[in-house]
Amino acid sequence: MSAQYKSDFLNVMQERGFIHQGSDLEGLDQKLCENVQSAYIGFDATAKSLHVGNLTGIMMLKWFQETGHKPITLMGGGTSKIGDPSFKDQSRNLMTDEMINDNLENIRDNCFRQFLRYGEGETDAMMVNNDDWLSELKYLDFLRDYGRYFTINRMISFDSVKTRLERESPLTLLEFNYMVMQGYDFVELHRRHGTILQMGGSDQWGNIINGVDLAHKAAQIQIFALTAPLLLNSAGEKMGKTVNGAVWLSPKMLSAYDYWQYFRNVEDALVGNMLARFTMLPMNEIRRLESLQGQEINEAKKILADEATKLCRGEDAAREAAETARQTFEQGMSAEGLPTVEVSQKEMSILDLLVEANLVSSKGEGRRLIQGGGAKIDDVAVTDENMTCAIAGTIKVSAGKKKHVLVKAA
RNA sequence: GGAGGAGUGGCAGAGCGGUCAAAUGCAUCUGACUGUAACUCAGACGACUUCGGUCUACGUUGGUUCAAAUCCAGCCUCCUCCA
Repeated sequence: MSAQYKSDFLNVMQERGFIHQGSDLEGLDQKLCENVQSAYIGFDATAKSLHVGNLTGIMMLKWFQETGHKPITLMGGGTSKIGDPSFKDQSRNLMTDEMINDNLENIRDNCFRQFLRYGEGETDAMMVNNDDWLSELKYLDFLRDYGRYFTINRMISFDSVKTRLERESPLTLLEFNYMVMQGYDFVELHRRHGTILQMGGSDQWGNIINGVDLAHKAAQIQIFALTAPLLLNSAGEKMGKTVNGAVWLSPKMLSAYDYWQYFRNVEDALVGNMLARFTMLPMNEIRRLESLQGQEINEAKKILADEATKLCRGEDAAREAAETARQTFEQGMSAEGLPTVEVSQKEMSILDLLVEANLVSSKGEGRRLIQGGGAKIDDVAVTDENMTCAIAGTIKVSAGKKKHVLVKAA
């Protein structure tokens, strides 16, 4: 592919499928060639960890740093107190400062550090919290200085708001302010750090462009927006769940094995896309892997899982996860690297066991699982839902073909 | 302020006195087929259960009835029309 842009960064973004929409890409291209720039992406602080849904943004920042610029991770400590109304039907629960700060630390140490180099250098990453400026805003001053640039007419035309209104679900003034705050973040980051670019998923376009407009109107400065297409599965849904739930980046929240499995299990059609997005492999290699046919594409999936796990969890963890998967699926053994769960009793009913191992959420579900033939102990199907299991040493318990855990008595 | 209408399971959407734990679709889970894929097909899909049942659920609080998601009244929220 011939270089469409002058800057390395935009060429990488283009080549790897990160570009969905941008405001004045030529202007941005120019700026990126002139000198070191900073760009930011906003992240939510409502959980202890980010998840694969945030990975696209993190990779954009990583490439931004790789191509010689300064990435900024903006934590929405302040906006978390409000809650993003986008496309949600329900208002979120508000969070306390304490919870938010705890989350911020966990996210920085367990999610960002693996991908970005932080420090004081010119192209070192920086983490900021919008609570630092948002919490100090004076309501009247803010309304007067910035509120005048937002018209309700336009704000209710955004899809994020429209959805809520159309669904007749209440949208509070508090939440309605989210987009205003987010726009203001951009202006503030430009003021403090000279940041010229905000990136995000395509669902954030409206919010981002708000900041661009606000900066233009309120401070007569030109800044830029760049969004990446959302990664959707064949059913047109957002990606990001394992067989067991959300795919957390933090090792504290999800084992490397499960993380690896998530990538191993993607559907064929997405392999190429995901390789480009979530690994650092060169594009000619990716194109080769992507063109594999039939069963061979499983090799591409393994490489995807290896590379993605390496980035997030390190080489050792990736190797172990791959080995555990190989033993479990290719040899049908009970591999030692599977996630281990401790249960309270040495002897318990199969139903209690399944529930305690978190393989099912209720005994009724456990019963159904057994009736459907999906429950296995050491690879032997359980047929009697009233059976009692003696847990001597470690046993492998499976729910369905893909969920396996090792269980031992505490 | 006045007149109508609506609020049902994760979502969408039936039901409008008993046979309703509530049709159907989507989502989800399991099984079969495969390649730890997609598609397709089959089954399941509130909780607990000694598998006989028991309990909790149809905005909310009361009421009528042997019996209410279904009828009545108050309250809450939303929609439409009029002022």
